[in-house]
Amino acid sequence: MPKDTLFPTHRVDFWSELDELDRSGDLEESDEEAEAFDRSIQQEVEAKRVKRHERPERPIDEEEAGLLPIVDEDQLGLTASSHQALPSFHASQILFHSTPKQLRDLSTLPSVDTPLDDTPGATESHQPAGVLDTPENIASPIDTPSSSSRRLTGTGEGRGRRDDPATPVPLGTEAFKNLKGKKDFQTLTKHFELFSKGISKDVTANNANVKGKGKAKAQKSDSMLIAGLGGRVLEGLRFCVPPELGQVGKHKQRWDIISKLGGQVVLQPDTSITHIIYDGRSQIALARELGLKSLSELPEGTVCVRWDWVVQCKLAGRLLDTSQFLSFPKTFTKMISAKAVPATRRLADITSLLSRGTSDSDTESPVKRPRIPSSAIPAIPRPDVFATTRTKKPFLNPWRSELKIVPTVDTVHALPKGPGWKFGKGDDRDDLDDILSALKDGTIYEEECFTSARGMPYCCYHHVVIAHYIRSQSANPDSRGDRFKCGQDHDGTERSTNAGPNEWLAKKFEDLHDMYLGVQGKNQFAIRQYQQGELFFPSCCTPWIITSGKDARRIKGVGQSIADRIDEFISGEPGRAYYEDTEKARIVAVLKDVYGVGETFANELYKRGARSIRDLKEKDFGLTPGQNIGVELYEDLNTRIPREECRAIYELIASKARAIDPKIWVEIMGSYRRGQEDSGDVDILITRDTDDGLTHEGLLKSLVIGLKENGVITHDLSVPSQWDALEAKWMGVGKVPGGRYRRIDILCIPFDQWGAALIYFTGNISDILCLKQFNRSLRLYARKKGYSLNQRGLYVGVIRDKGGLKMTEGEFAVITKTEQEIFDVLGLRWRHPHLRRP
DNA sequence: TGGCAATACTG
DNA sequence: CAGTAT
DNA sequence: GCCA
Repeated sequence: MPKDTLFPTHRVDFWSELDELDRSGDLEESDEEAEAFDRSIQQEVEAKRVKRHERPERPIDEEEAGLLPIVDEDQLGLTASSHQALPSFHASQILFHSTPKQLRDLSTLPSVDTPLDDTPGATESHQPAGVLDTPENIASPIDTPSSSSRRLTGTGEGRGRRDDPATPVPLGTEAFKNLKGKKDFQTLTKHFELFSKGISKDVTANNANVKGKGKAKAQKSDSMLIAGLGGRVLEGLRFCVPPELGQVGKHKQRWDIISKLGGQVVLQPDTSITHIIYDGRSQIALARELGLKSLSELPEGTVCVRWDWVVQCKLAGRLLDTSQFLSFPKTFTKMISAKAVPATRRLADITSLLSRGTSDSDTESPVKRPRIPSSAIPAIPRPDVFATTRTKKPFLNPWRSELKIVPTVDTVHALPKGPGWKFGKGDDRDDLDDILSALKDGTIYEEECFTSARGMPYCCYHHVVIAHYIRSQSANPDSRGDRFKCGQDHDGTERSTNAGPNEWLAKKFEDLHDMYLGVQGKNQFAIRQYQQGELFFPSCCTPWIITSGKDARRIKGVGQSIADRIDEFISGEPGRAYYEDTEKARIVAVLKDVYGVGETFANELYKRGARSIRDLKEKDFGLTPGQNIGVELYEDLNTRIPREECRAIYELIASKARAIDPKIWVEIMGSYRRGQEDSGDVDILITRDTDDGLTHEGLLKSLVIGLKENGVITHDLSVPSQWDALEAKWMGVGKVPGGRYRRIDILCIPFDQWGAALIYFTGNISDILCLKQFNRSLRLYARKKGYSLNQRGLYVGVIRDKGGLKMTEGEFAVITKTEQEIFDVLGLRWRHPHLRRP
């Protein structure tokens, strides 16, 4: 029986990854529960229709179970008369504060426990499901000599003899003998010999180069110029870069980088190597490649790391903990013998050499680790975004095959609910599903998928969705905060690490994007392209490790320019990104964050001498009323809104609206409806069932007035041209009593456009960083099929002229009371809002 | 080389 | 209309 | 800036 399900049951396809999340969250809904929940939703929809005072918005089952403290309107001060009762109101105190666990069972997305701020030693016993590891559990001998010995019981690899680098004994000679006959290998070794001879002069040249260039902008604290520095971080380490036939170019580049960083490079493993660069996954394959029976023949303490560890050390300018870059993270315990750790002579040498003057104050490890002191590096001050060992948040290794997606939201506000929620049928299948399953079973490849991303919008969307899940699971609840350029708050040190192999690139492009927002004359599409860059590099989109710009051009959307930037980042040669990163650009970008200040005016302000938000507050720049509000409330408005607070604001508005007209429908949209843990603003949608011949005309005005009276709404930013139109938009600022000022939008929607509006405003458009992916995709897709979709509805027969201007409005294709109707007409499966994220 | 979503409010 | 917003 |  094809019953309606809350969650469309997906077929075995990419969505199964999301389903996996469902299962792993140990909060799986049983059928009965699902039905019960469906019933409650239905009842709730019904409840919306009944008279006032019935508190129709509350899902029935929550009340029945007695899980929720009932929010009494009077208690909350929702009525105009009693708002003095509010001073100490805090959303979190009233909403669900005490019963998160049970409530989560009602959530539409499964949840995991909130990451615990454990002490390192305690993490093992109770890691949240789906968390593979925490940095604390991983160690490498080089980085953490004795902390690792606490729990790592060495078995297997890396137990061989270690010699001084001066007297290495080759290992695994067999395999290399076999390779010798091959032409590729000969080429490789020839290049290697040439390379070895050229090392010494390169190094000195590079060093001089680095110092000269670093100096010029060092004090500017921009993170653009860090690339390519790194000094001699790999000094004293010996790297085996196993030959991969046909990869001469790649190898040359790697040899070069390693040796410029002071490391030694060898092709064949020997008894002195400290690291093996290996991007593959199989220990057995690696051992075979090296001509070893087992990796345990390697000298003790040898670490197998992926190439990106080197890249990031270079970028960071210091030796990073290898834990997140191990080639075999799942089996790391076997790779490292606790006993192997005691320093060999070489390590001891490094330690004593390098620990001179180091206080190691910036590490949380209880054990002092031998690390390059910052003084040893021609250091350039920079945000410590690569300090991967700092975070105690659960660490996940998402690009591995054992990918587990952890839900991002402790959704306490059960969604979906309310009118307009129609549930997809589990058996539906749409174009996107086809693409995804084809991807899954290998019929098409990822590259193709990217290639057709424009034409097959969902495909692109899919990647973005997965990306988001992965991004935010390792992120903590306030992860969105780091996406703000909010002056002082933004020092970058508390960023959670996304352990994707190319995450550093995403970070670079995020930064580049931020900066380009302040570059005058930069085409907005160009800027967006860089923003795209952020999305390309999370591991789910790009499961391989990007080693060059050319490599990255495989990705649809990465062209010459982006590729050049990547090369720039990798090589460290100051290029365009470096030279365009001016003080002006950064300042203009900040000025642009003020509400009502855009590119043009921000540049004008700069020209007139404004350099900071404070300047705007103190001097008179002839700001408009709206801009003044933006300046005045700059800090608040640029702070993310926690989910509970969104809900609290919604409740305040909704009850006021219902007080005016009990038949009113009020929904909260935007990122909240998509299930995000925080939002940039609060989007409220309002309509009214017209079955009794009445409409919500005129409601908005009294609503806003009423909310102003009880202090919920504090400022207007833009008001509807016609307050009493069926379609009217109010934009402004409000707050919960005692809370921060928040951007609030209230929109009135004609009843028969409710569905389209739900889609339109659920799409991530209100999310400040979003790419409008869902909306855009859906619209493009609709257009391809000859439809046109806007927030009012789905049209057919829209003809466009060359300029894309609509020649005819077309006509309504569907009455769009529900989202489902639009998805139906388009032949698409309804998607849960939580899956519509950027 | 054109198009990149589409529309509303401010001043 | 340009600029800014969603 | 990227793509068709």
